[in-house]
Amino acid sequence: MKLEKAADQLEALGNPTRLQLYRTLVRAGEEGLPVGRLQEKLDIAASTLSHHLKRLVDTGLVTQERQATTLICRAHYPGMQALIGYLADECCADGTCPPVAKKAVA
Amino acid sequence: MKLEKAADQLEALGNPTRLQLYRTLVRAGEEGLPVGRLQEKLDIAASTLSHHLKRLVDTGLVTQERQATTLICRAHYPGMQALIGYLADECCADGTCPPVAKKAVA
DNA sequence: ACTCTATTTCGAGTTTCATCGAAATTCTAT
DNA sequence: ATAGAATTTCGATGAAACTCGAAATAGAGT
Repeated sequence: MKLEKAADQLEALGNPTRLQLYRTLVRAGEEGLPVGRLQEKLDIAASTLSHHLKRLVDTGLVTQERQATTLICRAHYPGMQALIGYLADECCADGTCPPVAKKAVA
Repeated sequence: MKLEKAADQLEALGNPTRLQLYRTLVRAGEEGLPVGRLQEKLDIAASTLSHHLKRLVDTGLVTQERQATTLICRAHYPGMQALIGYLADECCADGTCPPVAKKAVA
């Protein structure tokens, strides 16, 4: 059920707070950002942030790594690439998809 | 607030039923599919389908056109393209994005 | 062991979503 | 007008999401 996974990822990104969160991590680049820093930036309750973060991690869009007491978060690009790949592939997106090679093309 | 719109579209696609619905429309290509046909294919209550369809239309991912008594639905590619564009642009996706041209690049 | 900081889990409250069946609507054709 | 088909609106219901604050946990350093 690949559709299910794609839907999960889309839903994960389909929340303004989480999308902003993800975007922030993307902009942070390679080094990522600790949860605490994210909390300051987004200005939401720590528990709320933890909840959203878990969701992004569970869907494979974000990874975390412990460094002493802080938890570093990073955008997981392969996850996003897979998603975009699915959209472009299964659900089109590049304009040339409508009449895919199926039958009666012209 | 472009982020808001992107989140709306992502959320719209982030439901398995709606994603399947959208995919079905993409595969139907140019000519689209009437609501009734979609209902048969997806096997859900007409009212439920109408609800999901409205959501896709509202977010600009699907268009509708009346033809006599039937309502033809079509995937609206520009909507999806804008979404993918946003993801690739604002939220990266192509691998080269982490250290975007911003400041202190190297 | 004790303390501090960082993060998560728990419990709860409010809001939103998905789904359905029945009734209402719209449009065509007789 | 009447009848018939296609689609939407109207409630209603159960499930899930978002949010928060308080308490629990984990790890580092003294």
